[in-house]
Amino acid sequence: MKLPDLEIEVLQHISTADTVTAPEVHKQIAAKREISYSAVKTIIDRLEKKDLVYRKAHVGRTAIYAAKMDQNSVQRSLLKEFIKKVFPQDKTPLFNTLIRDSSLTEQEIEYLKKLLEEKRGQ
Amino acid sequence: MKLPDLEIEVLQHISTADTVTAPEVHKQIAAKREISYSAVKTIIDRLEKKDLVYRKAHVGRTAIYAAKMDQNSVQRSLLKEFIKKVFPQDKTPLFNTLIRDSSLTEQEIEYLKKLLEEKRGQ
DNA sequence: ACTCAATCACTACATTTGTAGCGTTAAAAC
DNA sequence: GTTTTAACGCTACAAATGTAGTGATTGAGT
Repeated sequence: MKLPDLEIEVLQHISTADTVTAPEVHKQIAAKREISYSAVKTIIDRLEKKDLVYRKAHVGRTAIYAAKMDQNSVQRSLLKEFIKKVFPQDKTPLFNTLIRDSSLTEQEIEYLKKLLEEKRGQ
Repeated sequence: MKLPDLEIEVLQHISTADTVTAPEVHKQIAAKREISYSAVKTIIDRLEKKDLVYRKAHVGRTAIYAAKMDQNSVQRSLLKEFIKKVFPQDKTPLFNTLIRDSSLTEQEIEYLKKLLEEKRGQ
């Protein structure tokens, strides 16, 4: 899957909260940077047209949106695409950079090691 | 850093080979999908304008291009941007997906564990 | 030196993406 | 019931991106 930046951002807001309205999404994004309501609404409309978002319910005439795919599936799909694009052959530098550059907690490190252990079994 | 897909693809070809000409890049890409020479050349021109690529030398009047940044830096930069976008808060699902979905060799797994060990020290 | 083919530089244009205006309308407030 | 206001749907448009044409030019082959 491929999505433009803004659509990703808006989709995050929708799939994170279980119920959101367009004005709410706008408020959230506008809290960080200058953006008009209609800009945000347009993105939501496009996500709806792409069938990634739907109108779950209504409060008055205001729609409550929800994501169709769960966040994790979207992330996974975007990640796959990204890797194919940026690390087409050798994936080692990917992990390398990731582990070196990320600030990981003790628990996260343990968790990852466990994942690797499991992986080794297969 | 942010780069459009095609620029990423072309840049890969340039930074992978140590010396390439525009016609060569075109041939490489055209081997996989239908694309005109001028399309590829335009992308190279844009990369040049963005100062990611330069003319290292000439063979006759054909330019030999080279990347200004090494591949790893570019990858790292794109990766950082991508993570900020797609995994803004919790990075666990990132590693999770990565480890689960990637086919890793025994050696790679060992290597990663070692990296994690080092990381724990800090 | 002359012709030819390859490559160049430049321009152009369709599509996608980011961004916003606006008139309409339905709730909410009075 | 009338006014106000918030959200809607729709349209529009600039910028970025993908894609290609074309005429000029220069090095290569003869």
